[in-house]
Amino acid sequence: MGELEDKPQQDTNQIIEERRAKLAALREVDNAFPNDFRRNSLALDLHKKYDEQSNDILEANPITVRVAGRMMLKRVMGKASFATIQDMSGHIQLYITNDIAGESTHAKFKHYDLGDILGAQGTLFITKTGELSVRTTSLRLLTKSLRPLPEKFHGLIDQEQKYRQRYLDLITNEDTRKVFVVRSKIIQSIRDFFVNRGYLEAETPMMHPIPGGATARPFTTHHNALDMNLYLRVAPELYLKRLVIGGMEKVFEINRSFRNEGISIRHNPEFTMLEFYEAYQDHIYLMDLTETMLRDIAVKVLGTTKISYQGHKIDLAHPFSRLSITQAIQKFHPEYTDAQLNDRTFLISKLQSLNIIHKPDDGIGVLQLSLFDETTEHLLMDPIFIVDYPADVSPLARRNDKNPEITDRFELYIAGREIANGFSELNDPEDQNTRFLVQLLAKESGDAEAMHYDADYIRALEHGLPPTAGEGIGIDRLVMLLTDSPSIRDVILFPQLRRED
RNA sequence: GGGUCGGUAGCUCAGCGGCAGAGCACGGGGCUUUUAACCCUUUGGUCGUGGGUUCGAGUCCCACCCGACCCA
Repeated sequence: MGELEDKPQQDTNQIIEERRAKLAALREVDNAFPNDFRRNSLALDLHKKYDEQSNDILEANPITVRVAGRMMLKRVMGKASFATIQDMSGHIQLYITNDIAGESTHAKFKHYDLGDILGAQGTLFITKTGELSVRTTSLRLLTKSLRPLPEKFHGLIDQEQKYRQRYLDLITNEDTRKVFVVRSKIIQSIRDFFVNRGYLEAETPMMHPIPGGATARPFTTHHNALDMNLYLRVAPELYLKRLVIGGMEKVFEINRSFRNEGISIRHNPEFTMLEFYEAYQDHIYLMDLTETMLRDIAVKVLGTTKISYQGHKIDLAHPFSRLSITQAIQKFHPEYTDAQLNDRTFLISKLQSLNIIHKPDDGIGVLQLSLFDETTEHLLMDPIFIVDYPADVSPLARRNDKNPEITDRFELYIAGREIANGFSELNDPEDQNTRFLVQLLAKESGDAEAMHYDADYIRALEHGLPPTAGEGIGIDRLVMLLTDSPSIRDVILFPQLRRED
């Protein structure tokens, strides 16, 4: 044992040893990893087509199929066996006998292990218990699995292992497979929604020389050849608006952004966001479009607008309400009067009593927003647009024509969570310049999330951004909502975890 | 960052001061329409890590690591 100590430890146990021996024996007689088997059927398609057929018809007109998949269940009964294999569509049962497949094939099969990848050819029939099965004429081991599958009845339970070894979770848990199928369909239906409306899909840089587009801490990295520090993007916003300036008047992007902040049930350091921009539209149009889009997605993906999230029933078909920050607070906390919510002194003392940090120069709107975040946000179950965000916290949004202290901006809340954030874009380069300078001051006084000054973006704005509406939607949170998943980690295939060691 | 719960065989879990256990999976045997097949049988362990208490520690104490949830 001593001489092996400085080599990487081969992870072994008795089961793996036995399977390695089986693999070694396979290598002796043949190519142990063949790639010449071609299937012609998926399990689900066969079930759809033939489950209702009578066995007499199937036996009278034999249908030959070739199927492949991972063996999930195995039942050996002497001279005949059943095996359940799983492919990307579902399960199909194989029936293997000495009579039909042959003694040698059946004998080999008996040594195949759960988890092995098999390819089978045979004819369809229905067993006396009513299950569509393949009466196997030939059977091959396509890939030997050296490691045992998780327990066949419970599947993989351990949360940590589900996240670290997602492939095992996907192999053994139908629910997990469903979540990621739905996720794929949601993203596809979003793409269709925008493409059908004449939008172009764009891919803008994820490595930014100047991070921007959101108030958030970025990850930093370094380009060796350029000897340049770069930031992983916190949002694609500023690049997408450059594209609108360039004439892509309807543009969207679905991809990853990165924020260097804590990990929680609703935050992963990398997350998927949809952003879309349309010239000659405003935030009111965006709210209407968002309602339409969410209904459209729900119907296409789930077949209904009625969803249930962690016990809350939500019907996306109902019109989404639209309230200002203070109106929303008062809806759930009628004890607050208009006068109180517009009284700095009252708000500050209230926030202090709630242990909420505020800065001495926070404007009234920011104080109202802090109170909203603390007391009301988590209660917004039915879809609701919160409107009239203070300009102080909206450095990229257009000021409202009647009240320059607020912006033409909204956030959409569903099930107590922010799902979307949209606004009429600030296209006045001089105002944008001023807003960046304010962010700079905040950064200098220690706000790590404050934005950088982006001179290149100002130069782009000076060429003229048409009046534009733009919005971001958190795809992970939307998937959580539509799959009734309690944690963002349940809708991200490989969520960020600490090093295992 | 604080709190609660968890980490025991490949997997799912018991055991909570006195010989390290079960089911599944794996190996051997039986069984030609099974359904988590069944019956008989053999293996398989650094009890997360490191200290401590004790005649004796998965078990009690302390610290740390990893994860889940709640709070900030």
